[in-house]
Amino acid sequence: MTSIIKIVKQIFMFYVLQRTKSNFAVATIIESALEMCQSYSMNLKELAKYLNLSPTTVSRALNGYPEVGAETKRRVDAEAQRLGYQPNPHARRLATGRSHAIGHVFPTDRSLMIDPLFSDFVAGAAEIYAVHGFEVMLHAGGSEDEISVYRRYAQGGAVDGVVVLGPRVNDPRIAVLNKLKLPFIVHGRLDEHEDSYAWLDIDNRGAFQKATKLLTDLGHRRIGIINGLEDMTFALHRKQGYESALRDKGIGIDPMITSSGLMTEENGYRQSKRILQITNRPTALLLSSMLLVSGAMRAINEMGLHIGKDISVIAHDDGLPFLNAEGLVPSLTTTRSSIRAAGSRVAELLLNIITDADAEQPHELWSVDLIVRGSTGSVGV
Amino acid sequence: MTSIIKIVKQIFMFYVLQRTKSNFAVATIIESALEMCQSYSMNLKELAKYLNLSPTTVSRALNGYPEVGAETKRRVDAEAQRLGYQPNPHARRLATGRSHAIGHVFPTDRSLMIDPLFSDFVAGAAEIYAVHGFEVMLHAGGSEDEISVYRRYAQGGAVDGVVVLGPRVNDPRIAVLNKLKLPFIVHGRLDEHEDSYAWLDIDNRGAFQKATKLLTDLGHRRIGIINGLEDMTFALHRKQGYESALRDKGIGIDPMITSSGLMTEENGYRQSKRILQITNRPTALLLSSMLLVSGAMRAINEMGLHIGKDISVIAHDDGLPFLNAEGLVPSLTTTRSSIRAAGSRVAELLLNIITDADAEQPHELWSVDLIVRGSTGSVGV
DNA sequence: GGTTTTTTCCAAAGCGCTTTGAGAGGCAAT
DNA sequence: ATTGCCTCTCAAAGCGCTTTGGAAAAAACC
Repeated sequence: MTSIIKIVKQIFMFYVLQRTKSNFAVATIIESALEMCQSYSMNLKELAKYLNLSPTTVSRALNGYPEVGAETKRRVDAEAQRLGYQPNPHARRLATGRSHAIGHVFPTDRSLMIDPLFSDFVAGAAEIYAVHGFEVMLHAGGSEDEISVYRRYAQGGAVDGVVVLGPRVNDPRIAVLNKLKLPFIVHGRLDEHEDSYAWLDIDNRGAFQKATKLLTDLGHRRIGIINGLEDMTFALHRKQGYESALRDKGIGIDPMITSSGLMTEENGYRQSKRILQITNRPTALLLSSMLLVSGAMRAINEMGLHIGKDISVIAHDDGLPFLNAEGLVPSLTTTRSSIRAAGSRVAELLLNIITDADAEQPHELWSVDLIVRGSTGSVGV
Repeated sequence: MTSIIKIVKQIFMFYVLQRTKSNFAVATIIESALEMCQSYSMNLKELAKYLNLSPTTVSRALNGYPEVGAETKRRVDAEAQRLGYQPNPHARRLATGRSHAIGHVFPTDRSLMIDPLFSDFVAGAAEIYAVHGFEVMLHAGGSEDEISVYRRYAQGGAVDGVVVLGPRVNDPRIAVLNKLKLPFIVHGRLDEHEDSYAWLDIDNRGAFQKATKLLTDLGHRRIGIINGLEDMTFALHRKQGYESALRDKGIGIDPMITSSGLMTEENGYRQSKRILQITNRPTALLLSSMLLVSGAMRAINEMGLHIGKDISVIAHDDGLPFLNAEGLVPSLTTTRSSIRAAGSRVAELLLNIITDADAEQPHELWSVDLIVRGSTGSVGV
């Protein structure tokens, strides 16, 4: 059976390869054959035979090694192009031991909460991977936990590196990955051992400090905060920024007007409603996500308050394309940092780590812009 | 160099393998070595040598072929487990020609709009893949367009199948995939050649027909609609459902109160504002996405209207975890169908197609529940 | 007991690529 | 003429697995 296929393959290739020399009738047949069988893939050996070269030389020519003559290389490249030759990725992976793939693991352990930030982040990353000929391998929870997945990846060389998302306080993943010698980079950062791994983070502390300071400068003294889950380091850092700015002004911290939880529309609504209903209600609100904003605006509208007048609002904006802070009415004052751009940069850094094995571990801390728009006003105007 | 590594490997393996027989001191060393080198992966040959079996037999035992004795299989399984043996995925792929991976392509061509629905869908799918030992390969736009990616996938056997998302009217992808003989399934469906490919779709037409009928039954005669981009088949179908329900009641279609565009918060706001500002404004609004709802509610609130009284609202709810229709106030009447569940089912169907090469092309049309909640009321009450 | 069938295992040949180590040919220097 | 040094090319040996086509041992039949 397989031998029949082989023979057909041979015949077919013969015609295809002779295409330039054949007469019209044959050429027509060939064209339609080519059309029909565009899925056919020739391999290196066949290409080499056609070029009257050894597979070695062809392989080297295509991969740009210097040992092959300029003219030969040109010829090989041209024919490979014309015939649509694509090296078999699996064979290449096996031979080189490199997978040209990056692993991303979905954070499904958080009560089935699929974070819409994730898709934006990974989209940014994936575009970079695509440019460099890398694939992205996704994994979503299930029976295996994240760490076993890493272990499996490391063993089989299924991926050349992984991206760790949403680090938590004392996150166990970092230690494991270091042990596994699997290249990785963290989006976000832990407070401990900052130097022992690569990371890219935005300055969450600074961002919320700036935001809080803006509010205190505008005269606000009661400022509520609706934050992400507190064991996530990003949320912790934001809280620290918030608290330090308050301390700077000698303002005490009131747990009644703080909240941390899932960043959903509904939670935004509930928490802001709760916070705005207490007797001495805050005059300003800090929100950790645009998702929370939709809910908060709902609550605020419902209570008959006016954003920017009765209550000032600042939110962190990850640049999600379906939730535009500027388009809101009034337009929203935000601390803004594109999560998609972060994804791209993380990808670049990881690819660097992978190719320059002994390069330094990169650490990038992005400062976050505070963009003042219409949702913040001085108190009591 | 590599030979040194080899020797070390040999020695190491020797100790590890003898672990059960060794005395305490050695055992301790071994334990720590094991600990340190958890990333070490033995290969089939080594495992076979240790078991005094041939690689053939071990391979067969692990893959559950019948040619191997029950006792032998048990032994092999046990030792493989104990030693943490994992077959090298690339070698396996090369040998079998199957990649055990499914391709998903990100829809980035839509003006950089990363659809948050996508992550929910793929999360559902990925969980199924994980159970069956399949990986998901993601690809996001960039230099290559979607079709070239498919072509590349097909040639190298990089994936065993692909999932096509967001089909458009006259979508060219289907024809290409059929030609490439790359197994695939469409989430959604085209109107043409419905039988020539596998698909799973929700009954968008029926859903919006039901929703519109509910509104007309409640006495509404001017019903606006804010839909997705009209070249997407799902949006087209919804529009058809809407129009057919109106026709049934002899109600004309007014293009002034219909709209189609990106499903973003901002667009929801703008379009609903526009529609609600025309002189003879609708008493009900149909929305194609919960994302549009946030914007629409904003507009409605701003105009001082009350949902469920002045204006009835029905939206399609894909079950996004961060945007809960029931949690809104008033809770929202929706046509509901979990996109995540669809992802899971699509994955199952595709895996079926892949394993049973000559199974029938599955076609599943999911009916959509209309869940009546507080946002719909009879007109003029 | 001899013959056939079944069970259980193995040697060896791939899968399609990369890479090592070496050879052939050309040219300049000795 | 010999040597040395490039430049360009190749044969062959992997990478780690699966799978084909037996073969040996055990079991079943006549």
